[in-house]
Amino acid sequence: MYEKSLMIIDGNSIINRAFYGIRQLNAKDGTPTNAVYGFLNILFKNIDEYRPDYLCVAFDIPKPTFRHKQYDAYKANRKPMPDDLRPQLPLAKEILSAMNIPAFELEGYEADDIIGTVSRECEQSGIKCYIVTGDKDDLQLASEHTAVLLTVTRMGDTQTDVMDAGKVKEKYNVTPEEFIDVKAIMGDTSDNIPGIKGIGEKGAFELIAKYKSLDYIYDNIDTIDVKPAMRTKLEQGRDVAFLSRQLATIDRNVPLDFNVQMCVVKEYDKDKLYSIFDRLQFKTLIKKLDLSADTKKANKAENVFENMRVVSVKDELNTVMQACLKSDILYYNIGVNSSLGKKSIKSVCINIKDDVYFIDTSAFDKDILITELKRVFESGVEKVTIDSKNDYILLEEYGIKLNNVAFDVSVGAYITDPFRTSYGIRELADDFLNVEIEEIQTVQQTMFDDDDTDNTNKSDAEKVYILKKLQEYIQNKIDENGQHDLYYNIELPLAKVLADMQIAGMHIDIDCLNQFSDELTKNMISLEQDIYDLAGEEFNINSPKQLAVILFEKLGLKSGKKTKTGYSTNADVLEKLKDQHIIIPAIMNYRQIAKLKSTYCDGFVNLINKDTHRIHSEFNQTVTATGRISSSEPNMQNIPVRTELGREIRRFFTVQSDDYVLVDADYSQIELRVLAHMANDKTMIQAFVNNEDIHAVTASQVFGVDLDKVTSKQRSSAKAVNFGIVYGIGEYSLSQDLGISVKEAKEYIQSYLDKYSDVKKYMHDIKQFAYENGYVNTLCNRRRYIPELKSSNYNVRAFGERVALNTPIQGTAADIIKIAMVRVHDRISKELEKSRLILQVHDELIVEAHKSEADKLCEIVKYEMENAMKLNVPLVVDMKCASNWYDAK
DNA sequence: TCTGTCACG
DNA sequence: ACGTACGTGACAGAC
Repeated sequence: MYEKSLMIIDGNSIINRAFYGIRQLNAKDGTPTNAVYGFLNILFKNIDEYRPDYLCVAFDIPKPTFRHKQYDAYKANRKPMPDDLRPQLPLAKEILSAMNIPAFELEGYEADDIIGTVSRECEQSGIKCYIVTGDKDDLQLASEHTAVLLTVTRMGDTQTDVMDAGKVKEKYNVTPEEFIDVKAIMGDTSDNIPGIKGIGEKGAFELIAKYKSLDYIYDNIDTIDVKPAMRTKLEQGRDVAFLSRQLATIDRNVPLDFNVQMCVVKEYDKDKLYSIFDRLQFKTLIKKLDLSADTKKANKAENVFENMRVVSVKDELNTVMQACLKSDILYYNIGVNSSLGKKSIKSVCINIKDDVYFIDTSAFDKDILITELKRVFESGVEKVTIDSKNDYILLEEYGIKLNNVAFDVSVGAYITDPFRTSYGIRELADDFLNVEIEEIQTVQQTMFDDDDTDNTNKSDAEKVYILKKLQEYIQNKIDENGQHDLYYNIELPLAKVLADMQIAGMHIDIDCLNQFSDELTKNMISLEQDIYDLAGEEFNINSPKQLAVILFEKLGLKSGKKTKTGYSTNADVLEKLKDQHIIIPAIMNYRQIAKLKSTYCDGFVNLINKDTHRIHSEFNQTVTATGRISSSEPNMQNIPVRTELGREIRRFFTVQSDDYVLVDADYSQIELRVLAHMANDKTMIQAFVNNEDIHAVTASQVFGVDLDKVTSKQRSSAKAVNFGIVYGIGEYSLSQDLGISVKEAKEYIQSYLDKYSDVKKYMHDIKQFAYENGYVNTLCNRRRYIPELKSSNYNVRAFGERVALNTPIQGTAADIIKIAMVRVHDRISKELEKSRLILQVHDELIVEAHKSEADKLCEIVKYEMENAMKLNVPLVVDMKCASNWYDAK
């Protein structure tokens, strides 16, 4: 027979968990929302999983309860609620009301007592009861009919342990009722329940597991088999124990106006819920619950669509293009068809002075279309778009050069806030302008299915209309932030540079790569066999889980670090174990080879253009929080170099013919130079001006020895300290890195900061700036907001501080190389014909140069990189030329 | 889809 | 008391 079920949530407990478990989140008006957000996620997860028939939430009332009357000090040492949490409780209640979920609270009682009473009612009515809480106190309520869904946070991850009476007994070796007596003995510091002095968790569980109850223990206090010291503690603690038991017992008969019918699960009030979620910017929840966007309809650009002209005949196209050429500025959006990875232009939508034209490319002869589009795109008319890099590449395939992009909305949004998840037009419109652009279903197109054309046109019209609004909004922000130069002199021209790099790609020697892959395979097979023999069985070496079983269970090696899900088997752990068993070096070896083969051989081969033997990595301009560029499909910025075997891969990155060379130019110590400049540290500047080995100088400073007496060990320690400073150093991590004690690490850092005293001051000042302003800037006014600094969680805040230290340094280095890229690209296009910038790896530029131009090119690259920005220290660039990347580096 | 691992600056 | 350096992207396994 179907058993009905009721779920009751411990509101305060879950909200608390969420508050401490989830990073800072704020609504637009600054209201903190992380606890509410986490609460709702846990709520929905449990509803989805258990589908209860009845549902309610219990809350504490912030007033004294009957327990305070019994014991003055009850919860006396409870810290006050953090300011960021307080406003979230009424918010949660407001949301529950919109969801038609009853919230119970009762003066003089705690949420636990309400839960106890409700669960008793359930048991008496034959209803299964689920208690959702993060508080182990409720385990005393577990029974055959009542399960406690205990929300626990493990390594920042929330999980649910389902605890019924059997599970409680299994895990703690006491029954739920006995749990109360355990707590009576051990007490509870968070509630300030005293417990018996001198007996802790372990002792309390042992006593109750053995004697079952407080009553039995004291009834037989003279005869039970415990050590004399224990008996004394028990005797002295008798009154306290019974008081504690009273405090720890949940009252299951509170005068609550309750019946299960009040809790029948009802429909949500979707309109109300939508307006709350919209206010709090809970976008994923809006989507999850499929809430309608009625309120945003008012903001929609309906009339734009009504006035849109669909262009489908030749004469009209010509007229529109004429109008474009006469306009000062136009906003456009290119619709893209994508089949088999090949992109083509599906439509072009243009907005001139709020007149919107939709050009359906399928209506035109290709040559005519290209000629017309070429006239406009190649003209000097200013153009506004979103993601210009894409447009450059797409148009190039049609032989069209895109000229005079006056504004790129994605890139603009990125420099005002580089930490957004999306820079797509829909998300920007939603967040910046509160405008919803209708979602287009991309349905399978069939011959009979053309009814999505209307929608597409409509959304295109909206996009070009919104483009203008977005540009105005973002332009304002850029001006406010003082980012005009950053935007117009660096980022906007950089989009074109990146497009050209993508188009150029890099030549790969595909045959040699495949040959190398085969060698690795052979190597792997033999290692695989060795490992199986040593392990005594076959298993999947690539599975950390299976590997952990072999190493730590079967072979009995001592396990070190743990991860969320089990024992760690990463390189650090293996390094420590490598002398313990000869299987370890074999595994380390296997890991390295497997990585090389899967990521850098086989992974690359699929991405190589079979005709040109070139690989066209994507360079992303709006991804990183610090202003760096990222690379993907494939990532060309993490090609192996640190190990000899891995480095071999670089031999296959070549030039297209003997007429070319690769020129590799990299900045020497750019981040430390930036630090020296920004901190204006005399000692460090001096070292760079004298062109000294900075790590050796640091070693001589930190260890107080003459520069020429520095040992290589001291130098490498100093190098680690230098890196640490750039990352926002912690003594623990430095000690791990160097394999020294935390105390020693601390001394190194102390000594460093004493010697480089301006760096110390800089670190202090930048943190203060960040706390006061909520963001940090690079030298070029690139900005990163650091909401973590407002967190009440120490770890989150500490992270924020490290970000405040690191971002200006990493970001300024990014600014510098970006400036160099724009200038190098510009000069190459003006002064040379056959050489192309093809790669950037954060502090390194790679150019494919025609041999006839190589000398001139090297001069250009060196000059523009070293003079990209004027600092208090020289910028130094090392250059090398060769026919492949291995030799050029 | 998430997790662990590992490649780079 | 608590957890441990900044920034990325790709792959294989597990769910």
